[in-house]
Amino acid sequence: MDMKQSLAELIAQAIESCYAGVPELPTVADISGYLEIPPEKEMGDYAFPCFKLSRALHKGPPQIAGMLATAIDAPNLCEAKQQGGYLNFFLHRSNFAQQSLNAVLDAGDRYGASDVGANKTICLDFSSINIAKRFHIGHLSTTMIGQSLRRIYTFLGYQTVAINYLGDWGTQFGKLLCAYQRWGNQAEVERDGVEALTRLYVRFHEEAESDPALEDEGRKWFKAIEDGDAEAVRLFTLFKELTLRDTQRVYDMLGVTFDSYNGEAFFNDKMGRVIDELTQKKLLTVSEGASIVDLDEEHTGMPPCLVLKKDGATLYATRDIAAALWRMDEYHFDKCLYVVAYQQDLHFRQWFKVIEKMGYEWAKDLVHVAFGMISYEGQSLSTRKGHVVFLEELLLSAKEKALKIIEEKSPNLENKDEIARQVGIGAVIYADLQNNRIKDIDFSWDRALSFEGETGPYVQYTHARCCSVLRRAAELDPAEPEYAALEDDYAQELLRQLSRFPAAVREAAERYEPSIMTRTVTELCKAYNKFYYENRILDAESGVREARVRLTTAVRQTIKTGLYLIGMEAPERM
RNA sequence: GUGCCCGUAGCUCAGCUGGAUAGAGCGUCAGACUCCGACUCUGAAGGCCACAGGUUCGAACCCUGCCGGGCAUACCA
Repeated sequence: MDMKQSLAELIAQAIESCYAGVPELPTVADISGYLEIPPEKEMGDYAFPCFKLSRALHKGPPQIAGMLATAIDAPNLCEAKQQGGYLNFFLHRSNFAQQSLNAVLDAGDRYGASDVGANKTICLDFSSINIAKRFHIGHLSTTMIGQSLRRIYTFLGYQTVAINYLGDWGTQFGKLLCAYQRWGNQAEVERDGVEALTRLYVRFHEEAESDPALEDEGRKWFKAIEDGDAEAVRLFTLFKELTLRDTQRVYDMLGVTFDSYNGEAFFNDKMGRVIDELTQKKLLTVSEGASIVDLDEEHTGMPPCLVLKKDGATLYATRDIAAALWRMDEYHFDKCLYVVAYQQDLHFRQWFKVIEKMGYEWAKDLVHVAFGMISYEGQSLSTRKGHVVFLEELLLSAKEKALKIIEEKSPNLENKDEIARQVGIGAVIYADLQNNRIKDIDFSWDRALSFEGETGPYVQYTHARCCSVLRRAAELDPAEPEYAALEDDYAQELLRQLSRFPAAVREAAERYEPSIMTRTVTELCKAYNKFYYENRILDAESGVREARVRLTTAVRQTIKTGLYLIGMEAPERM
């Protein structure tokens, strides 16, 4: 049931009957687009601004609203009133309650889902960790935004491909091998994993300052990897496995999974095609010794895209282009999203343009889903300087804090450890996805571990509260619901929040913006807590109770779905 | 210099793509548990929506300019 659609049809009929024959009347779709939700309850549930019709009808908006108000007669759906230039709709409260509740309860955990994405594929390139680097808070946003978008698109019926485009190629790995040969040993790296690799890498840079010859040695080792030297490849493969092993612990805590780990190394032998095609399409020119694609012919203001270095080596744009071509062949994606920080905006605009110039119309389906920078105490993160917060450390702290609160407030809870994990990590995820992704974040322990106000635990608490009510309700005799019991303002506001949920999912997908889900779920929880405070549920008269229980069931279900879509778990007790 | 992004309450941020008196959380102050989970709820104080023009019946939102900040700007990724 789509309320906007129903109202729009009603309005269209009214316009037709009042102003038959007038040219340029709006269509039902236009009207549906104009409909808005008024800022105050006194103004009704929906509003149609008649200013839009003023010109076509040559009448004042209040006059039009008045005419339409008298022409509309649908007592079971709503009452229409003229207020200023607005035509305001007051929904028939108990019918609205019944319809909106049924919509949720009939759909169950599919409420808000859809099949608009059927037979369409979306590739999501996110998280994209670097080999030999520990997972830190700078990787959280790409990972959780990607994960959330993946769930949202899947929920809307799309086929999704989650790709962890590993940073597993480049001269830095030659340096690492060099450092390992000089100062490392297998037992140490196997024991300490990425930690040990990082130490080696840091030491390399320290020593290289006084011994520049190391740089050459590093390059030599990288060449060895490139040439397939057995020992170099063995070591590099080992480092890669160690990194993935360590990182997997974090992914497991966050509940994140991938369909592909094809990273830079995977595409290393697939770049000839890019060069061949660019040459054949006469897009490649040589400038200052490097091979470039000029992008300023159409005055885009963009600097050229470098495809080959002076020495003939490929660059990261080359690799990204190769990867995009390969993914199109492999997955036939309808969209390919790159969840990468906004620093790389120019880079993406450049190589997207190259794809376009190559004649691929699907260049328009490549989307850079940019997000803000994360800093720590006002400074940029730096593993090398030790100015960094590791994700594992953060998640474990969050869990610990949750456990402490649980011990205090719910000492008899079963599975305290598991619940603490869900709550602590939920708090971190929620905080990460709370605001528009483009916002910069200055990480603070206080904020990341805050459990008060609009936070993850607040939403999870509301869910647990619903579950608690429903557990008790299950012991009582069922009854026929009396929807008239849901006519109060608190229940109506709650129903409105529920009815908006499906549109919120669609909008989150359209705007690649998980925070829309976070906020929608939060508003739903606020509305439920107010409703709960104002209305008795279990000890109400049976018909009333049943209606309120059904409402609680719908809320519980929708919170759970919403949390799932932002990558959070919904414990039933906490 | 040029390009992209961001300026909304003391702090962190929403604002449904142009609508009615600009909202929330934190913090501050004042309240509500003999009652279904107080990790909850209620109220108060707090605003030249950076600034100036323009378009419009109507602008925090669109256009132009300007100020402040971030990022990027050829052989790292």
